[in-house]
Parts: sequence; C-alpha cells; structure tokens
Amino acid sequence: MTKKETQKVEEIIVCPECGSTHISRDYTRAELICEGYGLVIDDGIIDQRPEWRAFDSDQREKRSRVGSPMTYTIHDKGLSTVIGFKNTDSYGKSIPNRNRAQMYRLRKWQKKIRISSTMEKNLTNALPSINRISSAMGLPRTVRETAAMIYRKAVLKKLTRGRTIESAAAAALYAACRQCDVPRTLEEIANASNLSRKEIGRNYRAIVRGLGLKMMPPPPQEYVSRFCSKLKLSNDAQTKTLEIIKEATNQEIVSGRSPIGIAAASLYIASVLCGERRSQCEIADVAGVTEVTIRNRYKEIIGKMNIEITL
DNA sequence: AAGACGAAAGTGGTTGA
DNA sequence: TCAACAACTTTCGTCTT
Repeated sequence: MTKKETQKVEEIIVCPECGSTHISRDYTRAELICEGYGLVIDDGIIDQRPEWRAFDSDQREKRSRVGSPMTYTIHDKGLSTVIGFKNTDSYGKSIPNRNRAQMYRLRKWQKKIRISSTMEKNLTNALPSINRISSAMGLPRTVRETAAMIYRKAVLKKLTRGRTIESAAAAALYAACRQCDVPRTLEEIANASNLSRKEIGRNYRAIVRGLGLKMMPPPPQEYVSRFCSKLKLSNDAQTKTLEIIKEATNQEIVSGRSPIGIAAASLYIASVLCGERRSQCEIADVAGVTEVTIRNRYKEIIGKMNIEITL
C-alpha cells in the first residue's frame, strides 16, 4: 500500500487487509487506522479539517478558508531600514534641536527592530527546514506549529548559536513531536533530514535545557501501533504487546530504560507468542535499536513474567 | 544460510562528590 | 570539574534451526 493509493481513494478508504470501510482518522498521531483489523494503513495523513470552530454563520463566513490561516511557520519578510546616527536629515541639513528627542526614540526602536530582523533572517532558513522535514515524515500541522514556536524561543534565547540552522530545526521538531505526544524516534528524524542521530540529540538536549521544557519520556505504548504496522503484525499481536508492556511496567522493568527498547522487546515476544514471528533483526531495524538491546530486554521480561518461549 | 546468543570493548550522557 | 556508573551500541565468534 503506497501513499499515492491511499490519497487516490480519499473519499472511501478500504482497508487493504480486510476490505473493511470502517476507517478512522487519528489526526493527533497522523495515522489512518482500520477499526476492524487495527492496522495502521497510513501514518502520514494530512489533517484537512479547519483548525477552528464556527459558532454562527457570521463567524463561519469570517473563518472560512480564504487566504491562509495565521501561522508560526511563515515569517515576516519585511525589509528593514537603517536610521543613521548623524543628526542630519536626508538632505544633509541639520535636524533642529526640538526634533532630536524624536530621533532618539526612532533609533531606539530601530535597534529593537534590527535585532528582530536578524532573527527573521534565521527563521527564513529554519522554517522551511522544519516544514520540509515534517512533510517528509507526514507530521500533522500542530506539530509543525509547535516546532516553529520552540525554534523561535530558542533563537530568542540564543540557543541556536554555534549550531547549524538545519540541526537546530530538526531538534525543535523532535521536541515538538514529544510535546504533542506524537513520538518519533531520533532515527526517523535523522533519516528525513540527512543529519546524524547524535547531532539532533545533542541539540535537542541543549534546547530542552535552555528553554526549561519539562519532558517526560514517552511511554513505550506510544510506539507500538506504528511499529506493528511497519512489521505487518495483526491486531492480536498488537494487543498482546500492549499487555506485555503493561505487565513489564508493573514489574518495574521500564523505568530508566529506553521506552523504544521495551516496546521492541515486547513486540518480539508477542510476535513469537502469536505465531507471527519476526526476527530480532527485523524488529531492531524498524525500532532503531540493536538486536542486543532487544535481547537484553526480552530476557529480563520473560525472566520476571514466567513466559515460556519456544523458538 | 539465517537467526539467535553472549562476551567484551566502546560511546555518550548523567550523577554526585 | 572529574570520575564512576548505567544503558546502549558495535563487533565478533559460536551455536541452533
């Protein structure tokens, strides 16, 4: 199932696995989900609903889609003017004393505007980067807006100094994903942006610390539906995975460990138990962790939970 | 031949003195 | 600021199916 096919049958979407037309759109995660089969058909859908609500016809008219909505992802490309320091007008004539106070105020404002215009220049490069990476990943608008907002704050606090704009933008996007509960792995952002996972991670930490953002590690469950669909696992396996994760959480295996590793290991166990086995290698590939990590986690889990596994 | 296993050394971040 | 530390990765040889 390619993205193109999904978009072509936009009106009536049919699940490729079970033929069901009961498809729900989960816009917050940008996923199309078949309700019968539980399969994530497409994880790059675009939210086409209006972002606002209209309460009467007057508002509806005002808020209808004419022109583009206000957005953080478009910056003002206004040209900036510079006011010279000499007390002369454009003809070289001296400015009378009574006007000098006014000139002083103008210069003061000019300074402020100039500072913000270097920011605008930065944003001219960064915002398209954010847009490009997030469209490549099919992220919903809310995430882009959040990313743009985080990036603006980061620039204001001079946190982007000494970093490439591209990598700071990717880091802002990663932070936005997590804030919006649409977790994507560093690996996925790295692939979509031609940057290394390490670099994005480094910049991400700097931004989070600098802005004092409170980031909780995402629960392992958040990754399951996406990984399952990439591995073409059934609904049963997915349910089983969630059960295993829940139990692992109770057994206190989870804290301090990478949630992705937990999700991947649980997925491996569930795939074996449900007779839909995927190799550690396959899962490691999809989840972006190594087989070794999956092995270590799954040894721990089956050790604590008395699960018998026959290979 | 592919997958699973485990040992050992390396990496990058956190923590606590 | 630095060393100890935990989690994870990389690499590689061996065993199993």
